[in-house]
Amino acid sequence: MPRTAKQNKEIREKTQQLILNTSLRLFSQKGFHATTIAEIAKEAGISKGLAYNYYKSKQDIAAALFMNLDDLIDSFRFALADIEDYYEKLRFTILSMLEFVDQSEEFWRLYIAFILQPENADLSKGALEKFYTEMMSITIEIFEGLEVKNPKVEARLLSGLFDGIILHYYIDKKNYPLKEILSRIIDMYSVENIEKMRQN
Amino acid sequence: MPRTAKQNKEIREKTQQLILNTSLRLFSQKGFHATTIAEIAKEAGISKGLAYNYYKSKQDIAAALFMNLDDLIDSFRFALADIEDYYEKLRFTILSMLEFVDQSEEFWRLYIAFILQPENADLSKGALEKFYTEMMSITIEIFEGLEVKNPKVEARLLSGLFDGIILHYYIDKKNYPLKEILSRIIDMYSVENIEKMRQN
Amino acid sequence: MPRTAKQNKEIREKTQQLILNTSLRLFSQKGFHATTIAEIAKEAGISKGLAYNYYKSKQDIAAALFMNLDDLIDSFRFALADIEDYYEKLRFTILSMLEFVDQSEEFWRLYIAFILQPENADLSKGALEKFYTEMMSITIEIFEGLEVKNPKVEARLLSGLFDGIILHYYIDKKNYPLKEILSRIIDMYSVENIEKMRQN
Amino acid sequence: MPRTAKQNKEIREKTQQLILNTSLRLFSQKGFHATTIAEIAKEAGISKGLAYNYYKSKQDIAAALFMNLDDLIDSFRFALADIEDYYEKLRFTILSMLEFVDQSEEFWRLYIAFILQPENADLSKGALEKFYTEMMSITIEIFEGLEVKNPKVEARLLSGLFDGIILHYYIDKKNYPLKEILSRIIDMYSVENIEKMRQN
DNA sequence: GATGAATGAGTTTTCATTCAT
DNA sequence: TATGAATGAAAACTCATTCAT
Repeated sequence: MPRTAKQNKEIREKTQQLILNTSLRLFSQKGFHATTIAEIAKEAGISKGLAYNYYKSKQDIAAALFMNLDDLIDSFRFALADIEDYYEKLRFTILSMLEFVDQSEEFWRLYIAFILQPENADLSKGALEKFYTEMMSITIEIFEGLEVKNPKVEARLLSGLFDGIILHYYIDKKNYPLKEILSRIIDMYSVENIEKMRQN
Repeated sequence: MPRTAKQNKEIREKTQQLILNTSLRLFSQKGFHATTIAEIAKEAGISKGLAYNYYKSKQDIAAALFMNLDDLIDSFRFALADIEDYYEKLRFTILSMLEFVDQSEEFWRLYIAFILQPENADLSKGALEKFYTEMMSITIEIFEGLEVKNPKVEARLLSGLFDGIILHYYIDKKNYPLKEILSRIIDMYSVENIEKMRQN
Repeated sequence: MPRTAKQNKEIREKTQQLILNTSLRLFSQKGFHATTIAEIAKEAGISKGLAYNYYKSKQDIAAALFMNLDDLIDSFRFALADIEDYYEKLRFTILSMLEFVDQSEEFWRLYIAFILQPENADLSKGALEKFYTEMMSITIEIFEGLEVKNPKVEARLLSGLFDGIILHYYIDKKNYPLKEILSRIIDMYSVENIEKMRQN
Repeated sequence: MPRTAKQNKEIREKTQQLILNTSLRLFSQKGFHATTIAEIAKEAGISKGLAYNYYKSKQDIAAALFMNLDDLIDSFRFALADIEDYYEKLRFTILSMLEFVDQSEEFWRLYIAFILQPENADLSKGALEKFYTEMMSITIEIFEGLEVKNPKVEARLLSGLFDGIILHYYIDKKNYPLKEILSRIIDMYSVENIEKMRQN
């Protein structure tokens, strides 16, 4: 008697997730090209063949990793919509970024490594570029809502600052004064300082 | 007529530089593993064999690319030593970074891509880590000279901010408001603001 | 309620036939090696596992396809035995070939493709060679009955002509003047022309 | 000192030919898909890698095998142009075919096997179809020159007959009465018989 | 110093076949 | 009987590196 469709679906989803998780970890540690399917399979405890049963190529795995960035954006937008005050929106954005970093180091490493090398664009099928643009436009909207003088500049600055901090944190985690840095950032976006951004 | 020793040396140096430049460009565009020796040779207009005449492996080329980071640090330190005022030192540091970015996009891209992936450490033989540490300690010294409350935090913040800005600039060069961002940064490190960093 | 033995038998036969038909089509379109079990199963609307339930290997399917060639020969022989006149026997043979061609394009394509490549012999387990030999000896007998000068030569000529015509017909069906060609062939084996084959 | 360009060219051409010859033999014996690059390399006495140095894929080798069919047609056309009498042209055509068969068994086997399976068309990039069409139009022209009643039918008949004979000859070389068959064919295209083709 | 043909180890990918359900 | 997830062996293909010239 064959497995039921539901059983199969569960198996498939579990194995798929296993492959994605393992791949993400290895890709982010060693890079896409330096990671072999054999390694992924071995680490995931499956056969090479099975990996191809789920993803038709190594590229495909990479693409799948970036596939749910859209969902991430959507749910973030959704959560923001619930907040009325723009100061709160900004605060929520900063905290979300922090949370993301904390939980998604591997993903973030891979994201930066990919986005830095133009020829990877076709590997991710433009998903990263789209994510970047979306995040930027959300941040710009917030600064517009805060009526600062130059929303685009402020948005670029905040997100640049953010990625830079994360980058350095990951480079030298052990010695990084993350806590102090974060309170410093939060201070940079205090009501008082935002007031300044409104003036010339 | 055989070449003189001097001629040979010149040829060697020229070819070596050609290989390094070409490799840097390709590595930064496609990544180390995605770049083949065949491509480097073709782009450089030389034979594969010749590349091996100069560098004993592909790794070796990568290592060579990071080799003169030491010189960079030295000359930077040297230049800083000539400046007495710490405000000026900071200003000079920021401007140097700007200049570096402008002239060394490829290098910087490669630097970040490498430093992000721990397993690349043996490719660069620790040169990147050393560079990072040195740069950090120079910056800390400056903030110490400025007698700010928390030199380490300020140093991390500045360099993080800096790399973040560059990162985003490279990601989206066409639309990036670099000029505005830079004056914003310079303002962040105005005398007045540094004064604030002194107080808690 | 379990199925009765009879129901099971019917299912088995139907499924078996489905697999054979699908395989024949795909093998003849793409070749044996280029056709995968997965494709056959998909096209037949069954699972891969089920295919193995009926045939123990891909080879086995190919062998099964050629299995009933023996029956074909037998029934052809049987039909011929009913005809007394050798002119009629020849006529019947030609018409049978025509009919076969019309109905069995896929089979014929596969037959030729297989018989052309010696190393396929073990795939068909010699069935094709046997079929060829049998058909030839039947044709020789007819020409012997017609008392032509050189029955073997005439038999080879007729069957060669026949396969050649079919081959070209299949290569370029749209433009092939099949009707005219056939009447030309039938004319080649007119009583008058057979008379000539009797003379030196 | 590097090899001269001429030396390299010679080496390349020699190796290329070696690969093509070996591939042709194996493809024709076992079929395209059943032949592995490893086998080709081993038979040719070279490494797998070298084969890829010359042809970028297995498909590419197949395509190369059919590449010079155009030349074959051209030179055949050229030779025919030198002959004035249409009876002679026909005679020359028949003899050329015979010669071709004698010298190009492997090629012919491959040709038929490929042309029989529609999905191979992209492997040969249409070269076979073109060859077939060209040969047919040449033959039609000759029968037109001979002013027979139905040149297209006669051309199809001759070429079909021809390929059929070859096919059967290759199927059963040992026992095939090739000589007798050939004189029978030449007789079929005697002046007297061609005269008949002119009448209705 | 310079070349590019040649190698072979390693990587991606395919697919017949098995097997738990 | 029927399914399709899983395997593993073998195939296609890549590329750093060597070496004869």
